[in-house]
Amino acid sequence: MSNTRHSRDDVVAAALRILDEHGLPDLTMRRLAGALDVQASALYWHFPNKQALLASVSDRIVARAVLEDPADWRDAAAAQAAGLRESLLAYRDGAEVVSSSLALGLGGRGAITGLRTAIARGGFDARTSDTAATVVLHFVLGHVSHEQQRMQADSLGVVAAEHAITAGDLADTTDSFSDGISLLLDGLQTRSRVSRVASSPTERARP
Amino acid sequence: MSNTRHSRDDVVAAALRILDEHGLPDLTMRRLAGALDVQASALYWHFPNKQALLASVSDRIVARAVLEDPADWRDAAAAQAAGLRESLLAYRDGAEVVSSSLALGLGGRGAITGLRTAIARGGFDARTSDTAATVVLHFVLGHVSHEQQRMQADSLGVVAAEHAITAGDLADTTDSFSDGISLLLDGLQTRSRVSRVASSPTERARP
DNA sequence: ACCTGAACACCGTTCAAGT
DNA sequence: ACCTGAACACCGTTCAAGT
Repeated sequence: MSNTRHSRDDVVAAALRILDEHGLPDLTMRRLAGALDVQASALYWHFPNKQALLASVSDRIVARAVLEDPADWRDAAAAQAAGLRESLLAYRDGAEVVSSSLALGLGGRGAITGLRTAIARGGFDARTSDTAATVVLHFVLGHVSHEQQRMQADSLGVVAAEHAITAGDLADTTDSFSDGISLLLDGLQTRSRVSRVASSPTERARP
Repeated sequence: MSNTRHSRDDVVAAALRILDEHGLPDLTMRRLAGALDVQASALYWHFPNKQALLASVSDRIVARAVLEDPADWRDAAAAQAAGLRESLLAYRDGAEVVSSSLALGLGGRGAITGLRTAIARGGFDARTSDTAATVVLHFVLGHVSHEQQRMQADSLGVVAAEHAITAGDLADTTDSFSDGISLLLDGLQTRSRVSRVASSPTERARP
């Protein structure tokens, strides 16, 4: 795509293009190198290995523009979750890439900070906010993974009958995303009374 | 490991052994074939491709003995979640295998049925039970994935300092598993009043 | 600072043919 | 019914060497 030399960012940008246009299985070091008019071995000057490259790709995917911040912490948390979902949906196989980088502890860690901050504004202790943010994150990743898999399957026109059952069972429609988030936030709100009363100077916690 | 001919189940059993002893990256068709004293091409008589094999492996992982069934639906759901976690932890990289098979809509689908059944006993409508079961499933898979990754990282003694941060951020200790599940079930219980009143013949739903 | 060229040690999958 | 043998079209990674 050019004959100049490349930077780390160039490599990540090219990787994102291949990811979005051809999917994760086609994102090989050799193909990526080819898109940059370079030998595959050249990529190892920029990154120690493929996982490190994918971690940078994950970071870029989740490093989205921050959205407006509603007054209500519940709305803010829901907005963060929706924003994360949008980011993952913006690239083909985005959820899978981020999910595995996150599992390896290498990248995409920005995905959780916005969630945790929004939730913490509900006045929970740090431990509760952390747990809740983690639960939301896992749900978003799992949901969008399934969602993207379904998009790809549909675009390939595979096994309509059997897959319809799958979709119904897992209930992964767009609506069910909000439903899942609501469920989670309802759970949080339940303990907001306990936590907040306990930490409030004007009231006393009840046994 | 023998010189007799093999069945589908033999292949799956051998795959589970390799998975548990050497991990998912080492579970290659060639290595699996070697363990069975067979050529790699022989595996394609039993399975159309590797993903189908992994789907069968996933099915076996989640096809655990069913546990005692507590009277309270909430306890039953928690027990199902804990049982699923145990099943995934029983094999190295178990969560990742099941997670990706599930994402591809190919296997491990038994993982969700027990959860859904237990939750449905709370008297929710089918849609709510489905959503809740899906949320729980995604959380369990994400949580155990991270848990297993951490086990492997620890066993390799990698980057203690930086990884300590990761673990703290995601709060993926064993305790945080129960915390996450409680949070989810609290959310469900919140709407149990609405749903159950509405479907009760002796009371009328309020607007 | 960034890349080439060549090699190493692998992959999943297909297919005619064997028993 | 179950498997062999050989091939096809790939992988990620390393490393001396070039500019």
